Amino acid sequence: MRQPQTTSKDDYLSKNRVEPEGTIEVCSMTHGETEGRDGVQNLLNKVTGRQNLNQAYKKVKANRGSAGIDGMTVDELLPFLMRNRDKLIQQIRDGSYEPQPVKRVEIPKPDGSKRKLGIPSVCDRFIQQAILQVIERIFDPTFSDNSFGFRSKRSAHDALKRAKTYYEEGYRYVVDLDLKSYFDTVNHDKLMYCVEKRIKDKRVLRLIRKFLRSGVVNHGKVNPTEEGVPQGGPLSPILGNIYLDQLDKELERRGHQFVRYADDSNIYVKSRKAGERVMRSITTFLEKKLKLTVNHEKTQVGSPTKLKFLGFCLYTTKQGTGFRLHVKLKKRLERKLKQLTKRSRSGNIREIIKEINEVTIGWINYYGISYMKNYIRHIDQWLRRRIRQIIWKRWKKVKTRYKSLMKLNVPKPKAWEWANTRKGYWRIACSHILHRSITNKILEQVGLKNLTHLFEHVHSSY
DNA sequence: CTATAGCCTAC
RNA sequence: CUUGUAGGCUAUAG
Repeated sequence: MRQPQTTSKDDYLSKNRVEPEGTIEVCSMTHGETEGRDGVQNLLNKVTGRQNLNQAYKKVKANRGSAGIDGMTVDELLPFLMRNRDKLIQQIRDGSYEPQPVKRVEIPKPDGSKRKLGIPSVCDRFIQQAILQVIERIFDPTFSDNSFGFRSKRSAHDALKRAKTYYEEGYRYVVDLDLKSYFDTVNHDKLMYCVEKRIKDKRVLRLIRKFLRSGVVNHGKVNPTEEGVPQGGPLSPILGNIYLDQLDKELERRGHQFVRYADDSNIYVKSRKAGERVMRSITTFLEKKLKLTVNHEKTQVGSPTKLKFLGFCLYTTKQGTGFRLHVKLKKRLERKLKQLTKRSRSGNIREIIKEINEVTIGWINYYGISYMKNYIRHIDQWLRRRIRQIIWKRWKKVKTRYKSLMKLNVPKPKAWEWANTRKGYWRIACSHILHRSITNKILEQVGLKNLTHLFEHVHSSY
């Protein structure tokens, strides 16, 4: 409710404005380096430094996210900051700043359940981002080399490759730890204790804690948040990593081989028996020491060829170890392409193809790590049939069909015969004649990406 | 290197 | 009254 008290202040500070363009002046105060007691105590100066705030603003703006509880959009952030920048900074510095509660939004997950988001106001996202940029440089370098989620220059593919390496080294069993709604159950005090070990500036610590307990608005009702970090704030991912870094450090201390991606932790061991022992002791560690809720039904030890991690299972052939993806993910792609190629959809063919390419390129870029040449070829053919079907439907009238077929060098009598056919769209789409006239080559010329080529290109780099 | 747009993954 | 954050990839413009 209490907001960076707006109003009243006039707008003569155009030279002080937070503005992306224009020359970038270097932040004049405590400028890196001094990691003595001075540096750590003045962390807040770095947070509110000009350069840092500019960068934070750009990031929030670039994300183009929606408004929080106060209704302020990212486009309104710059005018707001121009008017209230000094006041805002002062409130942050003297500790009187109060974040607004987050907005509760529920989005569906692929498995049908809901994900509860907590969306901070645009202004709060801006401040959280500014804090993030500063504390990230402190925490990230000391995070485990086996932690991959939410970290720069580390991708899901890197995590998968690490898992594969363990498997190839003979760790043929995996302990898959499943935490029940991890982000919602993090204990504030225990989390802040981890943060305090590295951040000594009390004002920054209090600010982070205020964000943690800023409350959540559900149906106009404000509820307090005594535990959990809200999913939706810029700080949430790093806070999640800071807390589970304790797990990483414990696993390292015990000499385990593991990979963690956000709250998804896999420990690789050489026997089922070892796996069961590790599962018991780490479960105890998570519950007793970290006060997290372990999902006992889903936590299990098994073969990496059976348990999926980041969408994949491992599998072995004579050639070596590879990745295999779940059938459901293939079905998901097919559903998506199906709706993009519905006969009744709008847009011209080039637009449709552009949208298809966006999906297929993105999909193959991620899933191309797995070997699925035959599947890709199948999808390729199916997709081209779907597109031929749309084109045929759009020709619609006998005359257009005839003229179009003629233009594609179909002999006159044949063209006339097919233009008058009463077969269904799908039958026609599969037909020899359409395949001959609207060739793969023509579709490629219109811009349709050849998935087989795409796949071979992507896959060859693994 | 900066920016825009889209897709994918994870939460 | 409806979608947040982090990372990755691709395309485009400087």
